[in-house]
Amino acid sequence: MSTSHQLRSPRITLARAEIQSLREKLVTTIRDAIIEGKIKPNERLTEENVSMMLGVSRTPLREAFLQLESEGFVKVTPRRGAVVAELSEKDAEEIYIIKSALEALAAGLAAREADDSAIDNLIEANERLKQHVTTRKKDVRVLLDLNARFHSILNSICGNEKLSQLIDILRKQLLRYNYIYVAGLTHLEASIEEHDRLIEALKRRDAETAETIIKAHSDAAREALCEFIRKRVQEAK
Amino acid sequence: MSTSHQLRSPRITLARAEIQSLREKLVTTIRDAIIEGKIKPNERLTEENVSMMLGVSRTPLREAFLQLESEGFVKVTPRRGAVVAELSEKDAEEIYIIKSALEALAAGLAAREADDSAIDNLIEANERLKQHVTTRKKDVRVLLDLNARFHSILNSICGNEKLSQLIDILRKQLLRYNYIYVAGLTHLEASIEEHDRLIEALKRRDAETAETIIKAHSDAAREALCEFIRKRVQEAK
DNA sequence: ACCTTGTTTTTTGTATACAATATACAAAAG
DNA sequence: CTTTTGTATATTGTATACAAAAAACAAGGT
Repeated sequence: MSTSHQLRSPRITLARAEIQSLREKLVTTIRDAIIEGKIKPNERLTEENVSMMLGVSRTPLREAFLQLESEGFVKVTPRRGAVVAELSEKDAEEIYIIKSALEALAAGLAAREADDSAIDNLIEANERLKQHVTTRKKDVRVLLDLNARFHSILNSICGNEKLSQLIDILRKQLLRYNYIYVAGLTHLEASIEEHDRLIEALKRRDAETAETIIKAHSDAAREALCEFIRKRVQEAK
Repeated sequence: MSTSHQLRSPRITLARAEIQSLREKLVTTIRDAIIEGKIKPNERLTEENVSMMLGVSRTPLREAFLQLESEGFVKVTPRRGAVVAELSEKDAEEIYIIKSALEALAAGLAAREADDSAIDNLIEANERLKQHVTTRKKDVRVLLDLNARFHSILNSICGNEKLSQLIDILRKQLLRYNYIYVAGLTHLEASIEEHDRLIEALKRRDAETAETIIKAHSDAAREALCEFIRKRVQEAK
């Protein structure tokens, strides 16, 4: 294992962004389908079915399944294949608890790291959210996407790349619940003001307040969602 | 995508634990090799080389690489393949910061959840650590493994499965640094007492103290490691 | 020397084929 | 009628083959 060759980098490190392997495309396609509820929890994803349906072979699809498993969207059992991960109150709560702690951490760090341009980006992102809410607040997908962007920018400010990536995935996982629990969107609209307060805290470099706001933000959303799930489970009986 | 068949579960859910796919075996093999430093950072892992060396085909190996990427041990670039993830001070610090927050969270929850049997397990794990240190403290691997076990038990007590899994992976990533920074082992020996104090806090259901101890534990380790890395980098000049 | 450019070689991406295993179904026994 | 057990079918696991792309190399121009 010691025949190590240093990988010589090319002269210019050109943007390789647009190059996407089939696996990566499959991941986004399937992930979106799961998030938006087009494929249901516990639905079985047989390799042949899905590969036929998407017009690809099984090899890249299997790899996509593995990545989706690591992101928490499917569950792959050896020799049994992939099923869409279920949506339980327990899972939602577990994820929220982790997210809450990590976002508070990131917000605290962000308060120390944020410069003017970073704050401008945040303000702009929140303005776009406001605009979309006031004009025609129909499109759920856009609303959730703009909100995701705001938080993605916020988390990237902290400077800890691994931390912000981790939070991004947790938020993606929770998006699935948002698509069911549409009532949470009114809650989302209210949170635009909280975003403003957060931005103010960052400007003042007030880490503690930033942490508190984000934590309350997240915990309130968790409460509302779990309450909703409990109700729905009870109604189902 | 709606031809959903519910996967009927067999009458008895027998232990499927010993069944391991080739991919899973490869993951553990390669992960261990990376952790123990047998394969060096930035070393390129060409599919043909490694597959020949391990006597498998490329297909399961590619899948193993993908999983290892999600665990942070290799970096896979499209059309360029897999390289062993590098060991930088920045990465170490980023991981430690996340770990510290999550372990504190887990310890706090554990203080609320821990019952007698859980605490007994912890005591036993720490006793085994003590024993190994006093008798013949040569084997680094065993020492690190016993320590990992203690923390794994601790984290599982919190009841949040996703949280404890996440911490386990972060700890595995940091193991790589432990293999380089062997001096940290004396620090590890000292920490056995801290484990005792932590166990006492759990017994008293004192969440706050438990969090504080774990946080200090983790932060001290981070400081020591980063200090070490900085020195080594400077020496290299 | 350095930077092109064209060619060869290596390496990854995807598709397919075959083997191993699990599931589903049906017949036989209790 | 229920349970068991054998057999057929469906599905995943692994290996291989071919296509596409990248890296390495070499020759020619500046």
